[in-house]
Amino acid sequence: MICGCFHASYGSSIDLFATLASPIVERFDATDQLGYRLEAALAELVDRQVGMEAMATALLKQVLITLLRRSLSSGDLRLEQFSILSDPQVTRAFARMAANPGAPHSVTTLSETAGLSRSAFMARFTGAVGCSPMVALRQLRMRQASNLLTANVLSIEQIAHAVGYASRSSFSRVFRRAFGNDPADYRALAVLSAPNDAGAGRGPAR
DNA sequence: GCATGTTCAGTTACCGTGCG
DNA sequence: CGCACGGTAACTGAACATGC
Repeated sequence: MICGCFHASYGSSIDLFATLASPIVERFDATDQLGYRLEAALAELVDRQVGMEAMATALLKQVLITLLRRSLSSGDLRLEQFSILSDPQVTRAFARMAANPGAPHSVTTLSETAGLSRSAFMARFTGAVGCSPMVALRQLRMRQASNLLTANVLSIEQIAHAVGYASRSSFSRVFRRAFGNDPADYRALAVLSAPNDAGAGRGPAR
């Protein structure tokens, strides 16, 4: 039996496992692709040769995708976040938002990306994601802002612009509503809680 | 002086809904 | 599915306050 913990994010945005309430249990035998890939990843981590991190990351991504495929093909969408993947048009629009939350997205531009009318897109998106497109976009922006504040490189004004707000005051107000703290306070707390963790945990999926 | 927070009036456009 | 419409939440920009 192998036990492990994945942290899988899309860009600097959605944490795919954030809402996971119980462990995922998968069965596989010696001929199973999932088992083979997992064992190869573990072997890389144990050997610690040159390129270990890149190889292990690539193999673990394959494990994750295999799990996603199983979840989708079985219709057992245990992770609500994954249900969005069953709707390619919504996924396309969501991917565009997640790839660049700071872009000036609107329901109209996103519905065009999805190839749907605005009303149809609204209904499909809300059904798949559980919230309206603009609410989802705001969540993505706040998550990216959180990451940028924790990185402690840009000013709050710069971060506000980076995540899609033309005004710092609007950004601060939305951020406070989302996290319960002002951006400056949030950054101070983040820096205090992780003084030696700069640069850790980057990458599109881990 | 600089960075950041607060407030507020005006503006924008999103969202929900009803209808064809 | 597309369109129209009203209510309203969100955004903007400016002015001012606060802390270092």
